[in-house]
Amino acid sequence: MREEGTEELSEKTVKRVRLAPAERRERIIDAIVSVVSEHGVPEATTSRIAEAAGVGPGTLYRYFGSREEMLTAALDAVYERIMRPWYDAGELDPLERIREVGRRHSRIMASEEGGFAVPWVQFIAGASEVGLRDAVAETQRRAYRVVQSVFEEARAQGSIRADADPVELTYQFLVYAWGENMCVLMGLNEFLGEERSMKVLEHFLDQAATKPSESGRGQ
Amino acid sequence: MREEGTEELSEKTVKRVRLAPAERRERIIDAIVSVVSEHGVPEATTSRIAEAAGVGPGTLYRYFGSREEMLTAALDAVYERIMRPWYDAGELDPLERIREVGRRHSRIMASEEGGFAVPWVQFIAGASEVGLRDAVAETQRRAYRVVQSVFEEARAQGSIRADADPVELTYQFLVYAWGENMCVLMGLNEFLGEERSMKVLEHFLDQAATKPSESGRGQ
Amino acid sequence: MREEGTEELSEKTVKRVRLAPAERRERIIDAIVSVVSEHGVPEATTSRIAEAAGVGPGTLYRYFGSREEMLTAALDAVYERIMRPWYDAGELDPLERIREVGRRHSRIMASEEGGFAVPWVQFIAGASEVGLRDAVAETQRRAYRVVQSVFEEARAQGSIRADADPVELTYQFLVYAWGENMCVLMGLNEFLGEERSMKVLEHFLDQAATKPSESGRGQ
Amino acid sequence: MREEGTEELSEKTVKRVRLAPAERRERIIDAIVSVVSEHGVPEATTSRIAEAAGVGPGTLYRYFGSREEMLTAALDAVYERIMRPWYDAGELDPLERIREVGRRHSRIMASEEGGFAVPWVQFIAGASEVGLRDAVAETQRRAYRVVQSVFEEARAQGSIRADADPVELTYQFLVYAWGENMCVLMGLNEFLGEERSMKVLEHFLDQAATKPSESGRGQ
DNA sequence: CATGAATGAGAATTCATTCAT
DNA sequence: TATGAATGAATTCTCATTCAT
Repeated sequence: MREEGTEELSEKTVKRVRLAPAERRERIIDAIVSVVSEHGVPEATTSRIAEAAGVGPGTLYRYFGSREEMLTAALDAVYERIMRPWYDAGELDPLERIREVGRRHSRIMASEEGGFAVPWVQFIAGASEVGLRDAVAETQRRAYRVVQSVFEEARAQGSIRADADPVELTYQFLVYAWGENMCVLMGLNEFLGEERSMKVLEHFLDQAATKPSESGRGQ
Repeated sequence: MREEGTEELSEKTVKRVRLAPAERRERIIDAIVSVVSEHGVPEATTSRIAEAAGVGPGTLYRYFGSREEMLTAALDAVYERIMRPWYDAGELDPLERIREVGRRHSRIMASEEGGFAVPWVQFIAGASEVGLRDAVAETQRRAYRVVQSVFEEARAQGSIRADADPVELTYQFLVYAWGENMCVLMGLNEFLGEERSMKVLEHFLDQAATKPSESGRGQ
Repeated sequence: MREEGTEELSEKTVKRVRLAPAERRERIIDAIVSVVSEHGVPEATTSRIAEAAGVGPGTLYRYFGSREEMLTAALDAVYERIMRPWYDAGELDPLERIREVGRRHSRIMASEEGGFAVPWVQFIAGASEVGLRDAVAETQRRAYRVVQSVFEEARAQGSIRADADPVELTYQFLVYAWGENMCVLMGLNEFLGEERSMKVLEHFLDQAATKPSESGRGQ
Repeated sequence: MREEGTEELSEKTVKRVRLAPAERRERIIDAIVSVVSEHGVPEATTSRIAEAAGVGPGTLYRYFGSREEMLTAALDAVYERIMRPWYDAGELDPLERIREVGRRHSRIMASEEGGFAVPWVQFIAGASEVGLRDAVAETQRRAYRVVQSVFEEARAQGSIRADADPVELTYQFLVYAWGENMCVLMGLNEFLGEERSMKVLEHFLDQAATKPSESGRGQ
């Protein structure tokens, strides 16, 4: 990858392009994500990032104060993308929305090079670096809050039982998602996909739902 | 942390403590585990390990051929400790044994600095180094096999339903355990313990069990 | 040696001298040669080289992939210089050219710190490192081929007897040159110079020449 | 080489043997020579030496003050052996003795694993370590003196011409021998043996001899 | 603004030497 | 006396960061 022949050209090309700061930052973040995807966090060196972004190593420091900042910014971008389904599926009934998001998650994780799933897992797994670690945890907490609010909405609307505990359900949802992450991480592909992992989620949801799944397994 | 003079004053006072090789090795492994716990795998540098073990950097290489070997040895020790409950609980009915192991896992994970839980998670999450990563995956596969065999035994004995799928149950057990790992890793302590995480496991087991839990939640 | 402040005061005074890559590379090679001269190959450590080049240790690795590459590059530079006489003397009659080269070799070796003679010998004698050793041997073979081709030319032109064996003469030339190398290496300066070592070569050449030496000893 | 199975036994055996200091020293020196032969000077580590000698690393320091001393002692032993032919051939006519020694040298160098030739060359080539280097040079000077005295004797006896210069002849002899050393060192085996290298010596001697070679090359 | 040459602290590893046993 | 466990300075190499251009 990144062979010279083509690179030398494109690099020269890129060099000339004077981008608006915000857009250049965007591009660098994309580069970070792709480097993290390919190599993992600890191997996401600044020079790899610079090369992938088509800029000099010094340039990175015009947009970020440190490597940690770069990674944190990339993590945010990944979080953004990973959580988008929760908002995109906004018009559905809350419980159905959760089911839909889960299905998407399973599908994304099962698919080879599943968009932002890989860097997502890389961040979760590779964040032993202090600081990044906290950022990842914060990310999970944010996700947690989003999920919990949807469960609460679902209970309010009556699509899950009144005695179901949204916190418990949220934890269960996370457990389901983490399970898929771990499988991706360790290459246990046999568990991924709707047949196995997705079942876990439906398990949890069916137990709390007031009526059985409409579209999911069930049939 | 691990400043001199606080606990093992003999270490810094006495120069050149001569130990039986086996014991020194043991101590170094303990040191590795504690460094991994505190700093994660990538930050478990040989000099940190040496300092924690109270030996010179060269000494490590009398006992291990490389840093990777050190980490692998520590991983083995941790695996050993983490999986011990499966063997200690040997005399119980298989399903009950799974419950018991689960309870212990939850308890261990919940306890602050719960023995080997932290390094266990650090190894799972932080093993970006090739070789160590494979060792970790192998460890998971080994664990997987142990769990599955117990589920199969349980089905043979009739304590879980004949139509329950041991593979599915095994995955569910792992998902439960990974959930706790993630919480430990990210400091989401609010989910740990019998009240929340343990419930997930009992969820799964109750569904497959032919009779309700004897000792677990239930009452 | 190479203390700061003595000759190139600018080096220590000015921090971060920025050079064109080619020139910096050149300077580093010079530094390697001088370190090898002074300390021999095994003692030509990267930190000594860095210090001699007036750069940080990391800088070396911007120009060379490894210490071995540094040494190989330096060896090439030395070879280049050592063999230059063969090409500079190109217009002479072949046999006379050989005599001329020999005289230059003797002169170079005899002169205190005779340019590239000392590092040349250091490389030949001190290349215990695999890879470098092969590079040195290749160097000798290359030199051998150059010398042999000139002897063949000389025979074709009739300046050495038709029954003289170019291979034998080449070996004899090498033996002559190695003799000087050994003397330099071991500080046996009493043998160096035209009086003694050079005589050896003329011995060999006179025996094969069709007419006596024009300029050399003879008189 | 040095596999455990057998070694463990022999080691235990050797351990018990309490040798007279002088003899143990002797054995260690043998071990050094064999390690140098096999691995070269820079790779002749103290632990390799200790292992080869069947003693603990600490023991070496009861007999030698430092690694350098060990190597120097071994070099002396090798010198001793290499120069023995000069004395063994004592009854012959001096010039014939030189021829005989030369022949032996050529034969030894040409033969695979030629007794003490290999460590000899290893010392000459590998002695970039300061101190050892001087020792090697001294060795060459000693050899030089021995050779020169024989040439002087030969001149006194009239077997070489009165106007021949013993110093010159000595240098020529050394050049001949070094040539063979270099060939061994660089694996240029094609030059070794009586056909090529030995001819060089006979060249020199014939020129100084009052009568042609008796036994040597024939013509 | 952007660059990329230069940096230097720190990583893993080796090995001659010491010293408690 | 002999041992071998322990040492720590030194080695090669990496990489986040800086700063002259």
